[in-house]
Amino acid sequence: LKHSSYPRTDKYPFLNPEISINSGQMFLWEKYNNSWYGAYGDYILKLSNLASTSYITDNRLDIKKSEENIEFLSFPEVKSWERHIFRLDDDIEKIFSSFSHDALVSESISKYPGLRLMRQEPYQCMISFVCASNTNILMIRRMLKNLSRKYGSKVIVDGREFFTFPCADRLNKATDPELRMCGLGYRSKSVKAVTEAIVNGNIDVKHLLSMNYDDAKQELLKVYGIGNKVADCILLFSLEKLNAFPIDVWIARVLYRHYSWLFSKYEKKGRQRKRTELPDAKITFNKYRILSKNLRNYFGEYCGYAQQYLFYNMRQTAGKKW
DNA sequence: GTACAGGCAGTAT
DNA sequence: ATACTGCCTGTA
Repeated sequence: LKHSSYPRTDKYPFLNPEISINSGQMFLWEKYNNSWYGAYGDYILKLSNLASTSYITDNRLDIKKSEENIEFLSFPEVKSWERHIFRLDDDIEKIFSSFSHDALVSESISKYPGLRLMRQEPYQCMISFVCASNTNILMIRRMLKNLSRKYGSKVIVDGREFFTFPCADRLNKATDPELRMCGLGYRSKSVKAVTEAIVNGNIDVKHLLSMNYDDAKQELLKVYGIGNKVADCILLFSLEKLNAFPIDVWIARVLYRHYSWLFSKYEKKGRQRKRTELPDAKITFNKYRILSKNLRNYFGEYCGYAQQYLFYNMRQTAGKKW
């Protein structure tokens, strides 16, 4: 394990790795002895020296100062991986200021300084969110860990066993019963469809990266097992589509409560409805399309970041455990 | 026992 | 276009 780099405080303002990792979509990261370890495709990444720092504070200067103690390591060695993984190349101040018209997101930004979107390895991201359908985080972690253990490569880091995320080729050779043995249940069919699409070239990451949000989404939706929500997660977390806004049942409730006017076709900010906990109905395919469009209009080109903050804030206030 | 969990596809109206 | 249904699996 080698040092990749040490962050320079002035260049990377407002990064809190721990909050970002805990934001709910980094399924394969684990904490041991004040270090975080995570699989990114073939790489095992490690963050350390978190013990001496305290991130939870309202004082931004304190946060900046604490970053000097973070160490970013990896196997194999990658230089400055934190810049890529934590999206430090984004103009975060510009992104924040693009939400200044929205009270709830602005409030969440100041409440959770250092929370960032994290880039995921595209192929790993696709498998992860296909497995995430209709289940909970614990189960998702279990499925992905089983897949990694069975089909990934073992790597010993700090005397502990880690597994890389298996490549599409290897996963595609697994039989349906084998995948089910990993706890995937009926999702095995979807995982197979994704690996098959990758292997035969129907899904091409480079191509998807070069497309705009709408076109890339259309491509993903062709694959069995990838619907609206899963597609948006893949687009936001791994395909550079910051205008993707994944809508699951939880975020839908928050939206219904605080942004109910965005549910209607004509996006008029009329009188707000009485506060209701649940949306009046499930988000159907077409409702998702309309709401999604309105969200992009309202929050703008970086609305995926707005989702991240709304989501994190929701989980915190709901007191959910990860 | 049985309801439910961070969706999706297939079918019927 | 929308409504309804089944689906693996584990936990409360």
